[in-house]
Amino acid sequence: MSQEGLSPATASRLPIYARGLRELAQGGVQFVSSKSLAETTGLEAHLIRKDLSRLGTLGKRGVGYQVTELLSELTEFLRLFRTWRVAIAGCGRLGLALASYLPLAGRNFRLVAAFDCSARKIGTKAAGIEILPWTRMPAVLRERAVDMVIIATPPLAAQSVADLAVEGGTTLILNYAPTSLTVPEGVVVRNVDLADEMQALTLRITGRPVLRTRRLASPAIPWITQQ
Amino acid sequence: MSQEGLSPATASRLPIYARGLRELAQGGVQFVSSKSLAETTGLEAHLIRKDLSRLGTLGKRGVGYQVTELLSELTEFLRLFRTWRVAIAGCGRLGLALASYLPLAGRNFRLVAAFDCSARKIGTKAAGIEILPWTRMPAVLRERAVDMVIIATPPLAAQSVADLAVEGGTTLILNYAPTSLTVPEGVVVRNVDLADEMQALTLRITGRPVLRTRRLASPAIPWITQQ
DNA sequence: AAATGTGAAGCGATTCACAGCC
DNA sequence: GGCTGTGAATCGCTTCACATTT
Repeated sequence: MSQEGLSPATASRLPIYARGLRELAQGGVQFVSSKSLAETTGLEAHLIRKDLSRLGTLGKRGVGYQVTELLSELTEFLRLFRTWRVAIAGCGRLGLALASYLPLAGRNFRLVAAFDCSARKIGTKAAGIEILPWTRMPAVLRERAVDMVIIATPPLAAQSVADLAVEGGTTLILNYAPTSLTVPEGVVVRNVDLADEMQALTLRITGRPVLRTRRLASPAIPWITQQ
Repeated sequence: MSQEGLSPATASRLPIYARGLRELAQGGVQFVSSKSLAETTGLEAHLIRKDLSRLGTLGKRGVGYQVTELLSELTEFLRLFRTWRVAIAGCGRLGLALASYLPLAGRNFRLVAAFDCSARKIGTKAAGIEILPWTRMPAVLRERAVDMVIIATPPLAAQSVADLAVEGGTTLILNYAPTSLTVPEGVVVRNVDLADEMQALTLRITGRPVLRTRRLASPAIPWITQQ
């Protein structure tokens, strides 16, 4: 099973397959076909076969995939056997929610540090971890060998926090603040904005129906194609 | 100005451009080139020009785009002038965090209902809205003309909640529970799993040769490697 | 008969290159 | 000279069709 040339699109679906398989395994299912995995994951059977075939020959023709075996292949590939050490910067409602979600995620993510700028929060705990002042970030990130920093601060603080994270040697940043970050080459940032998700959803229905009621003065607004 | 559909890929980037422009406008910038907008958003200048040109002729050759004008075009297109009525199902830490984030999102999303199954929570408030028992969902969703339901429950409850949402006439569901939902034709679901996001990030460094990081921010559509 | 694995076709999105305008 | 707007080329992903295996 090789990782060479695995496409981003395929890679991004593997966690979804893994989750589906975990559910099936818990339900005691032993074999699954691409068709029934398609039903539990909401993806296309064709696509699942193609994706899985790229990891190697994992199924039995005429039979399907053995659930636990396939799951362990995916686990292997996704590095789920390894523990990822995570820090959270910003312990507001969202930060705390993320902190408490980490151990439940079913993946090996472990919260090892938490930071906030508010004096009121310092010394209290987030999911069992003491909250430290953000000024200590660079040093603590190194001491605790943090792999990934999750930014859950207000937008204005996000860039400074990202700078501190980079200073602490972090190369993976998951940014929940609604702002674009600038980081040096080699640091990977992924932005997740709640409002963008909501916006994307609304665009799936806004298009056609509302369109014609718009005023004449402005040119016709193009609508979104439904996938 | 084209009459045909705007592609989903383009549509999903418009909110990002809008956010970038809002930042620029606040900073007092009057004109912006595709190149500098590329820097603030982390996307490619080529792509920005292509996307924007699909909405119409919005820029001036040799000059760039007028920030406020372009922003108002995007606002128009994204229907940001309209208020979206949102309900949250599941008022745990994540639900409450999302509730309090809504008004800050800078888009017109308004929380109009909140539900939970825990007797302890019923009657308390989430961002100023009284929390109701989930059994009342279908009726209340209709009464309050809810456009979108955000599911922030534990995974096991998510499907039942989705069923109630559909029963209440909802066609847009944003699902934060780490489970795949089954919904009837015509209902649009978007799954956002926090652990998947983290997983996606880790994949960007686990595969051996660290992939070249050309961009500063993540691509609009979330993918792992860049080729 | 049933279901995988895979080349090839089809399709959509991105990048390129340059024409057109300021 | 600078920058947008856009057809054409390219690239990558998905879908299809079917050969292959159990």
